[in-house]
Amino acid sequence: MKGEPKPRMAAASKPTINDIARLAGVSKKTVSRVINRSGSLNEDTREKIEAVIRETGYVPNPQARALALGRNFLIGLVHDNPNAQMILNMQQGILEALRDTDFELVVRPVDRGSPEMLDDVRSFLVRQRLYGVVLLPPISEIDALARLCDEVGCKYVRMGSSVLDDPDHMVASNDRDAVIEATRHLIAQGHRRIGLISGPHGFNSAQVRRDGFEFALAEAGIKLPRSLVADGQYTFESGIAAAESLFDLQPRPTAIFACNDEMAAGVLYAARSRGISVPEELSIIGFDDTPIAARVWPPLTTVRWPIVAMGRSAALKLIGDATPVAPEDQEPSTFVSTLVRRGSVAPPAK
Amino acid sequence: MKGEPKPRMAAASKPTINDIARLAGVSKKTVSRVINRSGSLNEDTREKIEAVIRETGYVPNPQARALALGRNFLIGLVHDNPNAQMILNMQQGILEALRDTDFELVVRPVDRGSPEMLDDVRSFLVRQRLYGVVLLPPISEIDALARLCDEVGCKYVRMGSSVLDDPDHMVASNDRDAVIEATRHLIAQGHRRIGLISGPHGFNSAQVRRDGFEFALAEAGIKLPRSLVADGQYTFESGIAAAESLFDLQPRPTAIFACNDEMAAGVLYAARSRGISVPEELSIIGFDDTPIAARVWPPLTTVRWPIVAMGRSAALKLIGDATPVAPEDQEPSTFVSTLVRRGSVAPPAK
DNA sequence: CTGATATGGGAAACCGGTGTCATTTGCAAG
DNA sequence: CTTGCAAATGACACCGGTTTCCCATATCAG
Repeated sequence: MKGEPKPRMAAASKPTINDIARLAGVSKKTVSRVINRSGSLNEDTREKIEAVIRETGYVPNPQARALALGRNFLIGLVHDNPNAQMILNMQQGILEALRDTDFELVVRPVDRGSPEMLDDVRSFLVRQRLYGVVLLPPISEIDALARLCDEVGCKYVRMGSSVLDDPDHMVASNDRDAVIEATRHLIAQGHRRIGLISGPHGFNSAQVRRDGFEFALAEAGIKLPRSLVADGQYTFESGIAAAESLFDLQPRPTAIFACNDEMAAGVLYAARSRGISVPEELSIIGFDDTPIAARVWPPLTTVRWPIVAMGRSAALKLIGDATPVAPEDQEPSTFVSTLVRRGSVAPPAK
Repeated sequence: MKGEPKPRMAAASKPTINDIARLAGVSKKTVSRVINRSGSLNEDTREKIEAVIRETGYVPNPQARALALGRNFLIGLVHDNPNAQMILNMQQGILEALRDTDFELVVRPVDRGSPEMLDDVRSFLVRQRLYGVVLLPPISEIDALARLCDEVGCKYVRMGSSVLDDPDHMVASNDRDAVIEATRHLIAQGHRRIGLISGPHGFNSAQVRRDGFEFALAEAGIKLPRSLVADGQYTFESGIAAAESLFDLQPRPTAIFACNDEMAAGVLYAARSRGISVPEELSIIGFDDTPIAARVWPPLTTVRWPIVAMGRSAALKLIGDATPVAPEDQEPSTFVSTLVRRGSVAPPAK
């Protein structure tokens, strides 16, 4: 009874392509052909093999494939440390695209500013022979990174606030238009003295958002004195500091557009500690629609950009060659952001 | 001129172990020994080979290694969707531990509740032949997942609020003690009518936190009428709803302990929309110390648990066998949480 | 009926490492 | 002067796929 040569094998280790070949009575190459739908083969043979695969629950070994193919099925996500929700939404979008493919997502936070950052990324790409990487803002704006990817032969997609160059390597939201819409909203409410809390210098997103703001003001014939523009760093604390400086102005702005929600939350925080009521005495608009925007009081009017969809699109761009998509599923490179109206905007007091 | 067999090879493709062996005049096995610090070998030989490796910039192919070894160098992070900051901090902690090792982190969000969840995770583990996985709460509490890992021979570590069983597979914070401390803090301020917003039923963390709360109350001889306990779901919205129900009580509680910050933020939001001032008329304590706790007004007193350190510890537990650690670096299984006092607690009004 | 052309499928090399085992050498012990 | 043993290294099979090339058979034109 217990004499069978290898009865427990099935339960223990995973079947290999050789097992399948033996069970189906063919060579492993033929099994390979079935798996990869390559070459021509008899319908009966295919069905036979597919049946065996099904009943054994065979799954090809990704490592062996990667070795034989010379590339693997790993998509990297390289990011600095913007807000957590953004990164997670991006991960979600990418993973949605990767679902039911052979790809997996590998994450790699890096430290912009660190002199080893480029080497760090290079070794990440080279060592793992990544199939492709998604570069998140703000490091996606670093051209040296894109060149690095080209250099090591790794596909890449950059996420951003505007199409920098090659749309093949770029997925962007049109922040400028969204900011214009947001600013027009403030103007339509009657605001004229509107403060801006900008993003850090050198960031494309910061520049684009500021441009949109200034455009909308100019369009309405409103002058923007330099004093109404405060520098921010996209952080909560910098939002507080910038708000303080704007609050010191005489007269105070009746509305503030902060280039992201973190800073907008800082404005709200600063306003509360000064006893300035929002939105009665001060209207605020943020950008990003992070969870915090809906959780503070009053909830912040803000701009939402479709992060998940953009992540999905980025991933599809990367693996598009590997798993051809129908023309109607062609991934767009530019996404539109929308204004989310909540409770932090009202007409100015007087 | 163009007759050379393979002159451009050097610039193009990466060197393999064979190239190194040839250049150093040894066999590839010897090179392998240098890379893995295994076996005994002559000091001169080692230096020679190391020199060659250095100047060629050779990096071993992880896929080939994975294939030969039968396991790869990927650590999986499996999580449901608790708050983003927690997941990201956990990723950070894990990656700190993985830095300078051969391991990479692969993320996999899953959908608890979905009937395919287990199969989903199984195929994730099996296909990629993961070296190990970190299970985040709340799905870390699902025993079937742990059994699954055992079954497919994948190492795992569960993160949690208390040591469930085997400390080898568990990294936990001692939530109970922290909650007791937080509750005592409220009591010390003079609060007697303290409401609790619990976590969802069936969650160990929810149970543990509730236990701590009840213990501290009992310890102080304070009765806890059933009406002062509101069910929450760890979400902002459920916090609002639970707060509303507590606010309807006559008399109203003078303080509320919410089992996480999301719900605490909901309490604050609900209080503001009712015109209840915090902390004058209502004290609030949350749990987790997520960014939102410091960004609302007033900033929330809350309990901080060392997520990053726990993530690091979890990863080290997994790869401990692979990269032996010094005894003094032994990773603890239990971490202590601390009360972070901010502005949402004050003595009761009267 | 012969030779040309497709088509299905197999043998063996290969991808880049690691494991096992054998071999060579140096040196201390018998 | 063996013998014995450990250190240093190499030869070779193997991990589980893919690719190249080649053969067998079937089909078809002449």
